[in-house]
Amino acid sequence: MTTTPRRRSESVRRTGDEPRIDADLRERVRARLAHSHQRLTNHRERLIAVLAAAVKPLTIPEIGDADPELAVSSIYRNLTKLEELGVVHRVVTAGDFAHYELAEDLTEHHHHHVVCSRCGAVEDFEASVKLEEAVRDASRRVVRRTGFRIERHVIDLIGVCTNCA
Amino acid sequence: MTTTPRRRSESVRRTGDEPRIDADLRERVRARLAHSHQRLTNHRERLIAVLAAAVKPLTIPEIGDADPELAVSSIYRNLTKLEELGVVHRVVTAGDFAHYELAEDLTEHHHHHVVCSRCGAVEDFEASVKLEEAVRDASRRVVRRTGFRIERHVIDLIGVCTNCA
DNA sequence: GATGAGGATGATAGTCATTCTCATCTACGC
DNA sequence: GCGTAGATGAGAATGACTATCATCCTCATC
Repeated sequence: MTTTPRRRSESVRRTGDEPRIDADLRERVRARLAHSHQRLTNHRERLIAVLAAAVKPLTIPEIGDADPELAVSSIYRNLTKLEELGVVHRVVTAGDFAHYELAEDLTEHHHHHVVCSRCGAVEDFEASVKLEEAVRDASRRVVRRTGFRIERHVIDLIGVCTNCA
Repeated sequence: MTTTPRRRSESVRRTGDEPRIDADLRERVRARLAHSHQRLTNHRERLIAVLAAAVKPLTIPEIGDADPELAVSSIYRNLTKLEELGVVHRVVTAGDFAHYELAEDLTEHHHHHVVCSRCGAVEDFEASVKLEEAVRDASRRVVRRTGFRIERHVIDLIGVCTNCA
């Protein structure tokens, strides 16, 4: 049980790779965290920055690759906390890893997913107005019948991506 | 590491709890298995019977409870094989366990899921014609744009069930 | 600009659903 | 009956994820 002394990420001040996220997004995330007495720490901001820069939901390894300063255990801990607060969403696929993306009410970009059933890869797509209306109707019916409190919906198109085909 | 000698499920002949599945369903499953040179064994038939009797997707522990003769390792192995052959579908939720159900083209009962984001519980619901049409349209668009070969779609309504609320 | 306190971090160990291993069993053809 | 190929099941192994805990950081108060 010899715990090797922790090696801190060098305490060099580098202003260059500070998280770069939209000021408006940052304030909205900060407000949501503050509402539960949580801080928007440097690491959480970096995490958000990585997700905001991505065009599709990312796995934990992908997040770690995108910003190697972020420790895996902290990524997991912060993603869990951020999901509880509705800042990010976990996207479950058939693959080995869960995927994470920013919550839609922060990005203001409502969309759905195309999932590869072989490798679990995920892409985004936007639904038609007709589709969204039909889902809303279905939600209302289900609420009446089951008593579930419906909060959101997921529409996934499952198939095989060009890589796996 | 003392490996206790395996206790076989008693070899009593009991015709009473043989798997009881619809003959038509059995033949269709058998045909699908035979197509890949797989047998419809007694245990596989029991597994199908449990899923066919359920009104919602089941977890592995639930399947084991429903028919305690089925060993956990065999349930996993057979579900994996049956999923490859398109006989069952794995339903991924936020909960700890994967849920399994018979493939829709065997039950001829196309439906979708209401999922509890707290406990992962799953219920079924049927979509409207309008909803199905809209999804088909979306699939066609996505195929053109991404090159994915779309095989099926998933529509989940995510919320909180009455137990967890 | 020190100090203290509570939260955040990160290396590591632990958990547990799922998969693998392999000895045994079963079905089926000869 | 005998052989063989596939199926079974108990337990071990795997690995994504979570918990732990010593240390660090932030920030309000001196």
